[in-house]
Amino acid sequence: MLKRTLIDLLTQAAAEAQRTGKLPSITLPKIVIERPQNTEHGDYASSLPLKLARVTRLNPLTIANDLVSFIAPNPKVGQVVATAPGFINFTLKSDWLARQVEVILKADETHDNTKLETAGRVQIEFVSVNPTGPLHVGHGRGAILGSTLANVFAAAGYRVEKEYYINDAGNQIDAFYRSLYTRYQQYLGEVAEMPEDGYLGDYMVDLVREIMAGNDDRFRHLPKPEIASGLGKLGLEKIIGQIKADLELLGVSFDVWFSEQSLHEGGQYQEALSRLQQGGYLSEKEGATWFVSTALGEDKDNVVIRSDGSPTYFATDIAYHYDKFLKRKFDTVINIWGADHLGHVSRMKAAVAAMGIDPEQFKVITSQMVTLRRGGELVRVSKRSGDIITLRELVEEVGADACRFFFLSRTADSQMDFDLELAKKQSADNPVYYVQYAYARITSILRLARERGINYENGDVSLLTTEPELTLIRKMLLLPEIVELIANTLEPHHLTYYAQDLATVFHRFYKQCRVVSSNKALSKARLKLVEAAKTVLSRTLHLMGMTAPEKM
RNA sequence: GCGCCUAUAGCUCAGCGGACAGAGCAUCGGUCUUCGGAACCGAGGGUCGUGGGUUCGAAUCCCUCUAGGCGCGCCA
Repeated sequence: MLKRTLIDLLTQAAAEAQRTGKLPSITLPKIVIERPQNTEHGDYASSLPLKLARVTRLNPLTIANDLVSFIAPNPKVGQVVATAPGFINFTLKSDWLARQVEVILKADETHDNTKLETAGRVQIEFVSVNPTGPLHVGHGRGAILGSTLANVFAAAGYRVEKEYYINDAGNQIDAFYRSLYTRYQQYLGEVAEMPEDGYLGDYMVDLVREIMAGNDDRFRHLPKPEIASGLGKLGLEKIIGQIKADLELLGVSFDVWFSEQSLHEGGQYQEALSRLQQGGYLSEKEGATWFVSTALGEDKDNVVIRSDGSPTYFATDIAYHYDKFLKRKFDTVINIWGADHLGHVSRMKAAVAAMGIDPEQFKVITSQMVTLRRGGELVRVSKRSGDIITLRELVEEVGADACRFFFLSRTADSQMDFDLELAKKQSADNPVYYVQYAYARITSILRLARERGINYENGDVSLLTTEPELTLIRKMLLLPEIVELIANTLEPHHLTYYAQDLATVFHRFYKQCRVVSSNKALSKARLKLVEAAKTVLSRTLHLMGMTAPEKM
C-alpha cells in the first residue's frame, strides 16, 4: 500500500529530525496521509507539520521543510515538497507508475486484494425478511448493500459468510398461517373473514391457488388445525422460494439460510438466557422476564419472556447473536436492518455486551427508508396492505445493473426517493451505462488488436509517459484504497463514484491517445494499459455485483 | 416528550478536522468524426438549513433552533 510506504517515510524522517535536534522529542501524532483534491498538490499529502506545529510551537512550514530534507529516497516517490501553510506533498514517479501496468496484468483480478491486518472471519446478515410476503423495494436496498459489502470484504482478505435469518417462529408467522387458512376457506367457497392482523395482499390468494393446483383434495380429510399448519408450511416454503428467486434476479445469494426455530431446537435459546441470568441481567417483573438493559445505560428494560411463557423476538435475537459470536465464533458480525428496526439497535448492542462480547465486533447498518414514486405520486410501501410494489417489479422494470448502481450510489443512512418513471425515462443517461460503455469500448479495442493479429505481450510500458496515460494508471491504483476504505467504514457507495471516475479517465485517455496506430511499439504499450484498465474496471463492476458487458 | 438519521449548485447526491467546496443530470457554448459520439472540452450556477462555540484551520467536531424521516409494544 502506498499510504503505508509514505507513513513509514514520514515516520523515519521525523525520527531523524528528532535525532538531529530539528524537532523536539515528543511523541508523534498519528500520521495521516490524504489525497489532495487538487492534483497540483501531488498524489498524496500530509498535514503532519501543521499538527506538529501545535505541540512544538514551531513554524509549520519550517517543520515541513526540515522533514522533507530527511525523507529517504524511494523508488515509488518522486517529488516531495513542503508547501504553505505546512503540507508535505508527494508525487509518484512516472516510471514506477508505468511499471504498475505490468503488476496489474500479472496479478489479474486479484491485484487489489489487500490483506488487512484485521482481516478475519466476518458474517454479514441481511435482508432476513419475514417469509410472509414478497420482497419490496426497501428490501432490495439492504440486499444490495449487503451483497456488495460481502464482495468488498472478500476482496480485502476477509473470510465472509452471507446469511439470511428466517423468522419461521413467532406471532407474524402465526398471523400468516391464519391468513392463509382464511384464503383457503374462501378458495373453497366458504364465507370467512380475514384476521385483523392478517396479510391482505392478493399474493395470498395466488398462493392458495398455487398450492391447491392439481391437488384439490389433499387437505380434505384432515382436521382443521392440521390443514392450517400443513397449508402454512407449504406457503412458507413457497414464499421463501420466491424470495430466493427475487434475490437471484438482483444477483444476490446467501451462504447460509438460518432458521429461527432451530435456536429453540438446538438449545442456544436456553444457553443464551442462562448466560444473561448468570450475569445478573434478568429480572422478574409483572409476571414476565425482563432484560435489565438499564444497567447498561439503556433508557428502559425489555421483555424477553412474556407472562404467557413465550419468548419475544428480542429473546430469540439474543440467542441468535449468542450463536453467531459464541458458537460460530465470528470475529465480526454485521447486520443490515431497515430503519423500522432502529429501536432494536441499542438494546441489541446492550445484550451483546451483556454476553461479554466486545461491542466493537458487532456492527449494525440501518438502511433508511426508500419511498417509491410513480411520476409525482407517492406510493406508500406496506406489506400488509394490498398495494405493494415488489422488488421483482422494480428489477424487471429498471434492470438489475441499474438497480444495484442506483441503490449503491447513496449512503445507507439517508432516505431516498425512487422515481420509477424517472428511472425508466433516464435509463440512457443513467451512469451505469456510462461506466459499462467504457468497458465495452475497452473490449472493442482489444478485439480490434486481436483481429489485426497484434501481439502485445512484449509491449514496453515505459513508453507510457503522457498525462492521460499516467492519470489512468493513477486511478487504477486507487481501487485497493477504496476497498480498504469500504471495509473500514461499511460505506459501499464509494464504489459507484470510483467507477464513474475510472470510466471518465479512461474515456479521456481514449480521446487523447490513439491506441492502435502506425507506431507499433507505442500501440503495444497502450494495449497493455487498456488491458489493465479492463481488469480494474471489470473488478470494480463485479464488486458492485454488476455485469461487465463486452458489447452493448 | 425522548432517541437516532437527514438538510451542500435548478434537480439527484459526494465530500476521511485541512490548501480556491466537487460529480452526474439539466442549461448554454464548443470539439473531433480510421480503435464504439451511449464520447470529449469549456461556461454559468453555492450565505454548505439557522445561530453560537472549540481550533492555527469547521461542510466536517460540540451546543441552540428550524424542517423532514424513522423509532420509542409482553409486534417483528
